[in-house]
Amino acid sequence: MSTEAQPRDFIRNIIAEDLATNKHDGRLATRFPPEPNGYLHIGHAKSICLNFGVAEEMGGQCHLRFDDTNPIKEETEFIDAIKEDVKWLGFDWGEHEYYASNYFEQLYAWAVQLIKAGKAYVDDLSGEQMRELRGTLTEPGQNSPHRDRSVEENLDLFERMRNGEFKDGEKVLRAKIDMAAPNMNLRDPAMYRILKAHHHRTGDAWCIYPMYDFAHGQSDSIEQITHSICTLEFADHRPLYDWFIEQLGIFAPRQYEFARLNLGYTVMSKRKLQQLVAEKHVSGWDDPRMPTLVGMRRRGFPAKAIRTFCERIGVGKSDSWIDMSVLEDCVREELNEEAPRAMCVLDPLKVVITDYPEGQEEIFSAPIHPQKPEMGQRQIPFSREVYIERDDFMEEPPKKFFRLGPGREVRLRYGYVIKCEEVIYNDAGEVVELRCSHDPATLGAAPEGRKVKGIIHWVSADRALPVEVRQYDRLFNVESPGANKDVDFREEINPESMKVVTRCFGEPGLALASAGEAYQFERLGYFCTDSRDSRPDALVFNRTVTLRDSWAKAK
RNA sequence: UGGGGUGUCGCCAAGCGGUAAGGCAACGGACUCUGACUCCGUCAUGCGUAGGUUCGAAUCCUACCACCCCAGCCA
Repeated sequence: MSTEAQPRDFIRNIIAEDLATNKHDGRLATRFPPEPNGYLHIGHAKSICLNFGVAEEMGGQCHLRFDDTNPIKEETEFIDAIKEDVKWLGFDWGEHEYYASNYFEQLYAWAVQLIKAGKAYVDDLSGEQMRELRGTLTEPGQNSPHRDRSVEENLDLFERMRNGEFKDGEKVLRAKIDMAAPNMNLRDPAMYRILKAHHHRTGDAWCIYPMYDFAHGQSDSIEQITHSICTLEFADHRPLYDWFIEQLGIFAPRQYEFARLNLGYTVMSKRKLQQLVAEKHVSGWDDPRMPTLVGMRRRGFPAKAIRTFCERIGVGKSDSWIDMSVLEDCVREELNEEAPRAMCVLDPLKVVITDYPEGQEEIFSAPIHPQKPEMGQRQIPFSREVYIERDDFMEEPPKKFFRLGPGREVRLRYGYVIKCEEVIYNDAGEVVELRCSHDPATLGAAPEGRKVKGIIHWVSADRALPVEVRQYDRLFNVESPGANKDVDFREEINPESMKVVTRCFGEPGLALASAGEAYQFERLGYFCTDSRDSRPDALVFNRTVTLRDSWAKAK
């Protein structure tokens, strides 16, 4: 066996090869280039883990660069949120925080250089006229009537564009490439447009802004990025970036494209996410049902789980749909390891232990984590009246059900084995209370002469801590929302994606739960206090993910 | 019918001419004071299809088929 780390995907293979052949003097630089016009989602996490991960593993550096070339859509709020999310994921860009807007002056100079070389021209066509002359996928386009303006005129016009002499949309700077190119991106693409808008960083210094296509490749070049990693849809743009770089005679990064992440039963498009927020289908970008990193964080997904997920799904070029179960497994794996255990009854059913003295209380000691004794013990009070989960009792239990039923025995976790002696009904015939006996010899010991397989969670009635629990489920009812062209994706929202349960009872120790802290509610799932709405005197827990439940499957 | 890209188990994904890794899911079983965790099994004579080259092909060649992306003064 080789002791070398094995590359895990085609991009790492390429980089390892480049490093081995000393391609850039052994230098490696990547970058994560978000546009600050929204919050980061799990799809971005894939890119972040790739770019930062590769740099970390292979001795390179990774830049955080904001591609802020469109002042109309971008805001400082998003910049701060993006930085926080990247940090939360566990990555550090160090000194390498950049903005495409920092390069505006250089980009302008390069545009002038291209004009002087006869490779760019100012066009007067409207957007609509440009579209008409662009041709179609199968027919070539036609040259703009302004394509052959003199260098002097173009220089003059472009300067006047910068000086604000024209209105928005009146003129545009275009690259002079080939209107008949089979690649649409090469049909004289726009380089600069007039936008009399306030930019979040450059203020009102500019009224012309470079297009992404004229800024992105050169920004990578300026930063000496060796490997420009982006998603598949930009493969068609690569020839354009290469063209600019070649005309300009500047450092040439190599671009590699990978398939973006698709996750089942959610949406990843920024437009759709924005819509969900704007139309209040969710409570905000950080709604725990959102696939945003802020949402997942609030939901209780550990950053480590998201990184594991990104590793597990791999990096390839084929369009892929990842099953939510992969993410959930990563979350469970991490939380199982870290989360302290506690008992909490979501749908309480009162149980009276008739042969246990009134007013008496015992304190049971239970491990905080059964597999990790070093995490210590917790104290759980027990008394004559307890609450159990309504689901853990059945009047007519099937054979395979080994919880409570009339005349049946079950163990109260970390407590006694109890036996259901009597069922109390209300006038409507609903079960409202159970009368049970207990076996005093079963505390920490197996019952004699019989087996009790069922173990249920419970909470002592007079010490029960009332809490609110929010049970989250998938946001959409269909695996690929919006895929059906005849149905608006908003109609595919799962109306039961959030169930709020207000009268749950937790064990008393839960009162100490701090903001965002994760617990395993035994037999139920992983929960964490809601970072927005939970207060020490009114705890609110979000269900992060349920435990696996083979009983539910068996039913 | 232009250009770019992709097709290996239900979902991802290794593989780079020497006889199909791994994960998730699923299904059995063991263990268990969480029907959890853990553990142990099972799960592609087959790699989009059809030909060809070769002692040997998922890997090379040819043709075909399917799906995704591109006609913003968005990124």
